Amino acid sequence: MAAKGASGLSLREVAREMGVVSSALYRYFPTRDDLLTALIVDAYNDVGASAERAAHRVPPSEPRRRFHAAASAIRKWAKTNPNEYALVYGSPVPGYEAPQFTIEPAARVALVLGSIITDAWRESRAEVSEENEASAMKGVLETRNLDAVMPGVPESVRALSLMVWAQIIGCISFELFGHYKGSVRNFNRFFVMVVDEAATLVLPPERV
Amino acid sequence: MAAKGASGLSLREVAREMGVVSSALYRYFPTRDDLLTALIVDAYNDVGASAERAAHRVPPSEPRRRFHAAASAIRKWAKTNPNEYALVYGSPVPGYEAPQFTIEPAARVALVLGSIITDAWRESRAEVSEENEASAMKGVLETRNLDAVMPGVPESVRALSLMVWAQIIGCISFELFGHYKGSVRNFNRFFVMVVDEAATLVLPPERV
DNA sequence: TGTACATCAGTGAACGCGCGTTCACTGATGTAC
DNA sequence: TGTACATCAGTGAACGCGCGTTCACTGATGTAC
Repeated sequence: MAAKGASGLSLREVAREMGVVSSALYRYFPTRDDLLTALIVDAYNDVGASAERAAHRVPPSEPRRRFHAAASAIRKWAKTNPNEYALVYGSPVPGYEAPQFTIEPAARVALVLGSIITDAWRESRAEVSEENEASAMKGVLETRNLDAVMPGVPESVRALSLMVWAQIIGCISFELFGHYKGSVRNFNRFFVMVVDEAATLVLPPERV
Repeated sequence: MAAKGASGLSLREVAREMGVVSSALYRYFPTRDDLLTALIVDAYNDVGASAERAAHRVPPSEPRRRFHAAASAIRKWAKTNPNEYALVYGSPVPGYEAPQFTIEPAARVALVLGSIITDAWRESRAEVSEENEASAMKGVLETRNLDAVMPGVPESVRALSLMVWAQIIGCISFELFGHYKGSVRNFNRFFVMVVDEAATLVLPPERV
């Protein structure tokens, strides 16, 4: 399969990197867009799997460490595969509309962080005074979908989780795309700080 | 000048949108990359100016409202000019290296938020116990550059500001690029929430 | 006021290139008897 | 064990297209006398 090491988004370039003539790819993908879709799905599954492995290496009893592990894995993957990262988290490819079934693999990474948060809230004895806040958040999120993915998590925490997700990817993009040039010197430490702030926002308050 | 309404990043497409033949552009730009640079600088100045106007419409005595105004202006600009937004905040154009002098216009938008934060801290009587925390943050940021841009602001707040900057752009990108499809329903209210969290993180604690 | 000439914005044809896609093909591998 | 044929992965030439770039050109506008 045309999985590993495909960087450019041109069919001919992909073929070139595979050491194969361009028309050979038509045996596997009827069209360029299908190739693109395959690459995107592949990339999503790749980050997703990385994050999952990292998370599973830390016991659920330490949600903050888990959160850090997963986030770092995502960043590491991004830096190792900048092209696939740009493919899925950069600007959409002009003229290409991702088919419906890419949504599931796309959600996989986010779900890793979501699960860590959900598990942590389930374990915590933090009182969830959901009802009175639900009204303030009513209609902001796609509650039905999120019920399946982050069950039992307060609506406000779900919102913060979505925010934090954009924050983490935003930081990685800024680092990779050069927007932090001139302001951040040590990206490793900066990222740790960012993730720690994120964790504080979305994890239940520590029980001392 | 080739300013308004240029969406695609191909020289011929820009020419087409200007109702002009492609070779005509060579009177103004020696090369495609120079055109691109001009478009990028233009886009940066455009968002920057929008944010500045919005910020100046709110008195400095209300930093949180100012912050919201500026952030909303950025989002509004992004939604009105999705192509220029993608050009500057999406994946970098392959094979194109932005020249040094694009950094200044690029900083302009960020500087609007930075100024709001800086002004707020200057006005606030919040104790800045900078020295003891400076050690923890030492070497993380490009302190020399940030001294010029956010003078007198604690190093930790500067770090949070940079994080929050990526968070805001991250959220806008997620909205525009479709990554929030299926999780966020009301983007306006979601964005307000995000910006409010951001403001809370970077503005000095309210004096009651 | 009128002619002569320079300036300058834009035209249009042409170039070589990489792209996505097609199509007839080659040659190795697997199966049938 | 050996021949005959089907399957299948990949080749290579060709297509039409949009791209960035060049070059000689046209025709309107501005300046000089």
